[in-house]
Amino acid sequence: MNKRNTTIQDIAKAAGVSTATVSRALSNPELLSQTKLLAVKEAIKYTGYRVNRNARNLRKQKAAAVLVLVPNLGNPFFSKILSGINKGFSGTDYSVLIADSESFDDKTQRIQNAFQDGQIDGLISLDGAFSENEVVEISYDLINKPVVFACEWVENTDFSSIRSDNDSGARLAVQHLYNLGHRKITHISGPDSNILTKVRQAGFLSECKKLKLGLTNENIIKGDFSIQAGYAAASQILSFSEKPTAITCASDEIAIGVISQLRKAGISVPNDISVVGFDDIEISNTYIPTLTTVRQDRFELGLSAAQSMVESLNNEKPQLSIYNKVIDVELVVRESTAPPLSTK
Amino acid sequence: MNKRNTTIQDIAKAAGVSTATVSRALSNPELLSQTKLLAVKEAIKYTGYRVNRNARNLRKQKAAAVLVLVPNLGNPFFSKILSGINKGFSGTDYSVLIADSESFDDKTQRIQNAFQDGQIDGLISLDGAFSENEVVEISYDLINKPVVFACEWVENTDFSSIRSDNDSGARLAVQHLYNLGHRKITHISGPDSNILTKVRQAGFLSECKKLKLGLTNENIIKGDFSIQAGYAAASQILSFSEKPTAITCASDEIAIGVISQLRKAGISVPNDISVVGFDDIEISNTYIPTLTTVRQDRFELGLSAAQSMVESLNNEKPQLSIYNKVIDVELVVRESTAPPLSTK
DNA sequence: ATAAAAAATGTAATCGATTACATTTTTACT
DNA sequence: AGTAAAAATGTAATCGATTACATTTTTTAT
Repeated sequence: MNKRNTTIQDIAKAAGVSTATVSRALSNPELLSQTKLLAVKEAIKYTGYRVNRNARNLRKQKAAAVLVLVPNLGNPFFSKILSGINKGFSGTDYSVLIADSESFDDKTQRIQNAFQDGQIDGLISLDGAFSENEVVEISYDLINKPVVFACEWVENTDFSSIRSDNDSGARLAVQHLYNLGHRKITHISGPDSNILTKVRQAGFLSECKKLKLGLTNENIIKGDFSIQAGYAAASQILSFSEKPTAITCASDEIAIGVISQLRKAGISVPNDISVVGFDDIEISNTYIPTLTTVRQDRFELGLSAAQSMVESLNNEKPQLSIYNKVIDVELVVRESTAPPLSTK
Repeated sequence: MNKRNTTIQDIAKAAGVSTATVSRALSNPELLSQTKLLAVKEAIKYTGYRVNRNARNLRKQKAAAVLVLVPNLGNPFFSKILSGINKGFSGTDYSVLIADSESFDDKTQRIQNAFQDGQIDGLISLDGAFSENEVVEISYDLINKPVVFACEWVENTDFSSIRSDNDSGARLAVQHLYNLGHRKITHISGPDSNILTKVRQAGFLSECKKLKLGLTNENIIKGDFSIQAGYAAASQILSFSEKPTAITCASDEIAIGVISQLRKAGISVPNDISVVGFDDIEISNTYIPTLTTVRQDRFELGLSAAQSMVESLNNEKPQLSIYNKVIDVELVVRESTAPPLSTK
């Protein structure tokens, strides 16, 4: 079992050509005559030869791998995006390396190291939580290295990014509730620092203003994207003297938490209060009640990011161009929204 | 930006030693005198040198990476396992490569290629769906290469595996229902070919027998692990002349599908029928009703698999030893189970 | 038929680290 | 002090592919 690997030398000998010719057969077959090409191909088929990635990468000074940085791998939200990314790289020569932001004290360092070690050629980040300092740091080192942000992104930077149309999403939710007759709407938001939070919140506020819904500081409740945040927000809402008739949430998880908690307090969704989520995760279509939500196409998000990365990688020239793509979202109306009580 | 990389040569020159000494400082520092070691360390710190992975791997004939094969990346069930695996490799020199079984026509080929290309040193498979032929194929090629199955596994083979105690899980569910007073219980099963299906089903049947519950061919309904399978199974159950008073499911997703569908038919869970899931996925604790289920610790499953892999990898000797670990499961009692109507 | 241009092929250096083997330095012991 | 053993260090081959440059072969044009 420990016999030497088949190398390009062996193929050269077997096919009666030089190693250069074998190498060319591998990467630039159009440079060869039919005869030699065939001879090499036969030898390769016969021996079952495969190129040694490490040797090739060493010589070519590349890694043939990209790093995908996930804010929290344990969160199922990201798996569909990962699936899309994987799809985008299948059929290419690139490997997909996955790292979990949570498992590093210093993710910037981690990224830089991976590049410097020659472990990766590019970075796809699903994590937009980089401080200004960190961005400066990676920007400096990663100049001319392809970087794509997917789903989340970093404000005021010029990295490529693929994102959903979060602003529209937030507005669609408000419009839907407005059309049902709701006038008092609360938004449950994500963590302050998160870019998605900001954009969705801004969209919410802006749409409310446009529709001339009076805004108070009870219109927005801060949380994070978790089910627990939904619990907490619901408890808070229960304490309001004048309760909203509808709630839009920055995530489906929040929405589920809210509904579950409201129900415990004897408040029915959608009869007493309507709830709209965001994301359209798997469960939304089966939750009781099924969830009205803003669907973002996570698979497509990942796929696009991967494709744009592959394109950058295949580009010879240093790509100073920034690729931005905004993917449409869609309001999916289900059971968790209904006209407010007063209009019934 | 295109200046030459810092190499071991540069460090050697800067520290006034040979390249061999630098290399030793990196991998066998105990071989060096304090003086030289310090000199090298200084030079490394000063230059910010990092070893080139490709060069090292080429020379050492290894990849410093493992492949994780996931049956379906889009399925959130696996993300927690992935998270555990990642954790297990953090702090090591190994990279984690992820592949989605679904995206290959021939996953066996894919695995073999990855090994032959020198892309990976080991395989962690969350996918147990390998035919006998396939197993023979990979066994032959992967002899002396560490392989660990996590969560799923392949019957009658001697690969290492980390798995949950699925048999106990299935029994716990039945016992719980029995203790509540249920005597007519139906099991909704996964795909026939799946090993988890088989084991959980066997556990179910065996426990029913033990408790002297009469078994008919209506006791088991085949499906897959999906919510949709739950829908279908529920519809089938609705058509039974004599309905069960309780249902155990091979997954939480099935359970959720069942509950949702039963509810549509006006049957309440747990008032009319009790339902037990399997897995304890995120949503189970928030679903309405919250789900009684068998918890398997997916993070731990991944973590253990990674740790056992790291150990194998660090072992100089060819590891003929097979490592098997069974992780305890736990019954989590929530709202979806209650005594049957007749006893109330 | 012949020179020039184009195409095909070969030779050998190279990518950057590791390590077998050789050599030098230090330590231990009589 | 002298010598053997142990420790530290150095030299140079090696891992396996790519590619600049050199050389040979074929094609094209006159």
